[in-house]
Amino acid sequence: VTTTRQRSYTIKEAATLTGLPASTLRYYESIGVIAPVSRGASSGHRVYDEADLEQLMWVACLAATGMSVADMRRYVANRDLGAAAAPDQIALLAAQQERLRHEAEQIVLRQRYVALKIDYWGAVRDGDPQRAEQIAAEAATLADALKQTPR
Amino acid sequence: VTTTRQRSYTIKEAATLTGLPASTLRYYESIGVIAPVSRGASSGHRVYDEADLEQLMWVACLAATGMSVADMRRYVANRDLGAAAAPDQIALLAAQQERLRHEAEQIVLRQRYVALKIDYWGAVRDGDPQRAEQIAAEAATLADALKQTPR
DNA sequence: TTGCTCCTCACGTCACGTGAGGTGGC
DNA sequence: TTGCTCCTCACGTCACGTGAGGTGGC
Repeated sequence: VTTTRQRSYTIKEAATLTGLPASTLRYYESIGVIAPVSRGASSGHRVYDEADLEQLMWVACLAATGMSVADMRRYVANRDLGAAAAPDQIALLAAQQERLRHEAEQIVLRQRYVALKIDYWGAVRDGDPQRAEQIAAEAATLADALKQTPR
Repeated sequence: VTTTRQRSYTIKEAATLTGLPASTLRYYESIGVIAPVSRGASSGHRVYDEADLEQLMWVACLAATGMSVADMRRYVANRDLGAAAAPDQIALLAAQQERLRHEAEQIVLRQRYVALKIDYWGAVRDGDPQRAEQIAAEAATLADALKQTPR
């Protein structure tokens, strides 16, 4: 009989694997974003299993897009409801995807804006005020496109 | 003789144009991220000119990529140094571009991750545990790529 | 006068970060 | 015993947000 290998991790390992600092892992647990992690019998140290890690990866992904901890809590709470929660989860994920799409769009605009600013300072450095002026005008036009809801 | 049209804006107009709330505009001014804005003679209300607006657009762009206010202050302080500051500004902008490039990369990964999660819950909803399992494995692989420094 | 926007100042908040002081395992 | 990581709890911090209370212009 082959037993399923159940790797477990310390909080430091979980931190490096998820990219979140250990203090944040404790914080998320304390406010109920993730379920309480099991503890070492005598040490009281947190012991993370694969399922914990997967959940944390997911939470890290949500957090990275600026979602509030209150919303993250809602998301994670649905996880244990199984197939019944599927439509709800899909709706939440679709909303998340829309947020990501919008963020990606904004980043493209900002990249163009920064590129123009680099050109601008290049012209200033080269003592070409006419070109600088022209680029500044272009940048102003682009700035109009950027004046949408950030963050 | 044609006088240059110098449009001016109230704080509310500046807020809608930059996408930043009025409270944030006051905050940035109070901590020196932007220069003190001139005031109406008798009212004491802030009066923003085109130059202020352009500076604010730039600051909003920096802030949107998660730059600290301390760093933004540094960036803006260089602005009035003219051509001498050009190499410095270009270096700062290049660093900003690198941050944006990294952010864009992360967002693409997160979009793929969320797409997989949607597929997963679709499989759960359709009662196809085998497919769900397969997708979960794929997601785990992708999660590895996500475990870099977020934010 | 009545709304309207704006003002300052102080305190609140959100999402953590940072010690202080203490404990378990090689 | 000596480091090492971990623990909790409390307080700090960063970037604002939110009133309270007040004032100027149509």
